[in-house]
Amino acid sequence: MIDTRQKILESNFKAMHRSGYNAMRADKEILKLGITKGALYHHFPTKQDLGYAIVDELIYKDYVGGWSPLNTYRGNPIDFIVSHLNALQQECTDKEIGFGCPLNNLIQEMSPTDKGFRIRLARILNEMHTIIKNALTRGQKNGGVSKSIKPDATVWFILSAMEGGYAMGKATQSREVFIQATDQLILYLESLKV
Amino acid sequence: MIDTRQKILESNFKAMHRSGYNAMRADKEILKLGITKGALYHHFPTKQDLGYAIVDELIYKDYVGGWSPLNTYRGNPIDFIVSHLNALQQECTDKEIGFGCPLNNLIQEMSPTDKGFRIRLARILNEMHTIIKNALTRGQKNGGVSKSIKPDATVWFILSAMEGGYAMGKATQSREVFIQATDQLILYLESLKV
Amino acid sequence: MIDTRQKILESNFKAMHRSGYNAMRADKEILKLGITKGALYHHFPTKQDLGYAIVDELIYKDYVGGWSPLNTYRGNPIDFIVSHLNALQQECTDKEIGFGCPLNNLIQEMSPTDKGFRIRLARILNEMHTIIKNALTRGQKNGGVSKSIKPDATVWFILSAMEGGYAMGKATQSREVFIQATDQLILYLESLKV
Amino acid sequence: MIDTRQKILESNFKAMHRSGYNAMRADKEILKLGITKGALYHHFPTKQDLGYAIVDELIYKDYVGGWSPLNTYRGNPIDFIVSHLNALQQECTDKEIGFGCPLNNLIQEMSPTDKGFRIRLARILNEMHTIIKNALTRGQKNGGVSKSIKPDATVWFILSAMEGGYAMGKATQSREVFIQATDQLILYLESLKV
DNA sequence: ACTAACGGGACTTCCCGTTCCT
DNA sequence: AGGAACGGGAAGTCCCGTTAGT
Repeated sequence: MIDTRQKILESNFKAMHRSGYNAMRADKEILKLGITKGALYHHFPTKQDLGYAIVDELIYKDYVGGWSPLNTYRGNPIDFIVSHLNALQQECTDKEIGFGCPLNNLIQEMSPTDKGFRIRLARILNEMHTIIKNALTRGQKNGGVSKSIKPDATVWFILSAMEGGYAMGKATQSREVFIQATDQLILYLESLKV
Repeated sequence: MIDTRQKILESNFKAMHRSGYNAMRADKEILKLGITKGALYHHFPTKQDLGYAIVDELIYKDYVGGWSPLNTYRGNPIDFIVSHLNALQQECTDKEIGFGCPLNNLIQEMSPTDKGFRIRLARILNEMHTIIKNALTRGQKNGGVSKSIKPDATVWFILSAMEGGYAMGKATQSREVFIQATDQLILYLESLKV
Repeated sequence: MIDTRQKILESNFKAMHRSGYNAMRADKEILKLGITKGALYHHFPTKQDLGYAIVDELIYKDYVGGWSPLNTYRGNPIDFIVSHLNALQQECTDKEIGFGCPLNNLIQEMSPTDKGFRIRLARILNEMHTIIKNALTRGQKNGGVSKSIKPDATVWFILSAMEGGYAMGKATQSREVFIQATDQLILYLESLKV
Repeated sequence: MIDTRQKILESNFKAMHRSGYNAMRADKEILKLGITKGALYHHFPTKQDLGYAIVDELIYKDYVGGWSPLNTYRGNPIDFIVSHLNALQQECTDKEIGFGCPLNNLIQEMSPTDKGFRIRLARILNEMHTIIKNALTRGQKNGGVSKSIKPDATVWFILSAMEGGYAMGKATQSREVFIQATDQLILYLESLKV
């Protein structure tokens, strides 16, 4: 069968998104696809290997990949960030907000107890942080972004508000709350433009 | 022995904070204190009962209790919020930031899969939201807070940034990141004052 | 409280009838009556003591007591037996047949594994057997009962058919089946009259 | 190892016969055969699954299988029934009578509390009932069986007396009682012949 | 590459009984 | 006589991973 490995990754990513790494039952997920344990353990010797692969291959791509165009973006970086936030608002259905942000979910669940996850997840955040920080710094040089802000801290604040917005939406099971929080973040961002 | 119940609650709250509800082993926690499974079962017939009690009795008190003085605060509410944030920054040691915020942790882990947790956690957030929103609205009337903001959305943004700050600190295992993010939040809050 | 002991006995007899001795939860039964474990263990130090008391005091009385008038019955013993069977048919509602005969239930469940139960239950059966056997023997002497039957074996057959009737009714959850089986037993009994 | 599943079924059938379904300890039974809990769980995820399989595969076969030759029996059905009873009398040792009839045991224990068992056990009884009833009806047509009996009710009486005979033997721990009761049943059956 | 049977440990539940106190 | 807390063990479930075989 072509791409059994990919199917295993994707079905378990969904399960992990829904109920977390610990509650994810790798063998039961793939059973639904007609794949059995043998194949699973052939590709991923341990559950941890599978978890790490999901982070490295799927989550990394979604998150870092989503921000990397900013590296070559020519306009005002604030505009890019705002349009990215708008896209996230659009994507997010009422049902999905209840599952939260895959990255944030994993951070909360696995960071304190599993070093491998912690390193991988921190790396994703740090790469996102670097991309945005560099863009803001360039923006300050080019005159689109207020020179009074500290890019480093500001980016952590932006990422905090984003991830926090997902958390509030998840807790209240309400897309509306997520929208309100990100709308305010957008207002804040616009205020950083020159 | 006096207050076995309280000891059970507190020791398991710590364990839950460290490694989450699912990974928490109630009987092992109390065994360290010389309490047996029999006593545990007497006070909390199921693990869920224990989990709910921790939320209702300990977490509720910490969070809602921490904000409720704002209801009778006479000064500018922004000042109260800022000083509350400062207190959180002070409290938080390098080690503890790695465990994250107990409330946020539970939201991420349990909200999607357990209705009882979801309702209880959402209730805590909603009560915090109401307290702060009312204070901001009063502030707008009294002239301490800018009339151009929408209190409802602004409070969700504030809570998002706070919880998100904990999440970033947890992910990077860095108190510094948490401090930077909350510092920016404080700057934002100051900008709302008239 | 007057007669706490009796209340404990009766509520647990019902529970035992419904779901058997092993599945009976003495403390939960009495909790429904507002009695707590302290009282239960004061009257019955072990579950076994309670079980034995139920057999000795309640079941013994119901069964042996139901047949003992036959000892002084002056008419044809077959008539007594038939009218007793008719009474059992009348008593038995559709719902109750599903729970079976308390005596038979206990025999099936406890006889092989608990000597104390076995002895007590066998004693009840043997006393019933003796009463009926003596009556039939008297009937043979007095000319009301066919002299060709062996009273000993015949009584075991009668008791078998009775208890078996309950078992079939219980298995099929059908009062109708119980009625049919006992009707045939009555026909058989009538054929023993002279 | 070949036929682990069958070994699990059979060893637990014996245990269930001895001490009932609730008291049966599946993992301990198989441990004696060198089979582990893992294998047990593989074949029977829950104890109920194991119990149902024992009924469906072993008990059904023993009971319905034992009567099904009657469907094609050419002689007087009464003769078949009597010889079947004789066979049961022969088989039954003094020790085994104390454990009772597996079918009856399960009916008493599980019928009121477990629907799955009830349906399965009732089905076995109903199939036995149908086989014998059809045979008696044929016998009435062919002239070997008295036309005055009602086959339906008569068969429930026969089954009652049989199962009741086991119950009496079990209660008194006496093969002799079982023999006496079934002897009388045989006499009754002979009286139905024309 | 993939299957089915199997290994073994750990966790929650749950129950019977004890102890101390009034 | 009765109430509340507590002791401790065992059962069933369930899961992650291994192994022999194709």
